[in-house]
Amino acid sequence: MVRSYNTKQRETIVAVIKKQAKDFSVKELHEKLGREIGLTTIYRMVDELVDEGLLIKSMSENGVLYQYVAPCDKKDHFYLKCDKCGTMTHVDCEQVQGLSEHIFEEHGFKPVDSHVVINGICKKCIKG
Amino acid sequence: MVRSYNTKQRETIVAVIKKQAKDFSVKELHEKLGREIGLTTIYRMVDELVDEGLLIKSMSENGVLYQYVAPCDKKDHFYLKCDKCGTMTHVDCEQVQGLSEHIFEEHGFKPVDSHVVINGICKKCIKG
DNA sequence: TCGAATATGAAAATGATTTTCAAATTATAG
DNA sequence: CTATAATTTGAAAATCATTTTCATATTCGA
Repeated sequence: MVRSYNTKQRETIVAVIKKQAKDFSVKELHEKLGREIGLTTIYRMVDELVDEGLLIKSMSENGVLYQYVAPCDKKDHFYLKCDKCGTMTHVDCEQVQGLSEHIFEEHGFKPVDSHVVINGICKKCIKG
Repeated sequence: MVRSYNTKQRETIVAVIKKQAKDFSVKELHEKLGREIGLTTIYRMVDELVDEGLLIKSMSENGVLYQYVAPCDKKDHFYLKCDKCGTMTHVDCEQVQGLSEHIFEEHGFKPVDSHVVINGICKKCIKG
């Protein structure tokens, strides 16, 4: 379950996703890599990277998408994910920050992984 | 796209989902109905019911699931959905209620449909 | 009651993901 | 440095949920 050594494939993939601002599908990643790396490997790799916390996986009408998230030491992570353009922005604001704790304290419900993704339509996409 | 008349199949399905407390997959619904109604029809029906707001569709590691939600006149709908047992509870609380508006006012982000589902683990499942 | 429009459902098609397994790669012991 | 064992890769096949197709059945309105 845990990788014992690094490979060229893994390094290539990690390098690429770190430069990727928006979310992407396995197919898109495969194509961006020029189909040099086997599809099966890519499927395995994104799973691995989700486990490691480098990628967030989201499943919606748009299919299964992955989004790179830079490591961060905040306790709670709230993301606003645009269903239209796929960008995900990290929210850092008091009102939102306290929510996870509030939900746990008052409602006895533990939001998963302290990762909460709220879907909707972002500023840019609302305008045009 | 919009149904012109009711059918026995639709009535049966609607009656069943209204009694269903937890979320369910298409396959489960099909089986619960004794496989009397064609799978294709069930797929079409749940889509219809999602459009009408009677069902909420969620896509996660647990697959694609549907959850009946009773009509409600509140403006914002926040749900806490347990990834383990599948129950979804409607949250009615000040701190949470204001969130959708806050996100829109302050962050310019419009949560989808005013339906926000927060995934996690519920009270019961935390205990055991 | 008849006919047009609509809904249903079986079967086939699709497409994403997983599984299988042999070949290639890598770390490490000797 | 080389051999060996463990691990990773990837092509091909298998799987499985969902969609499409199309012929049949149902329903509404005239």
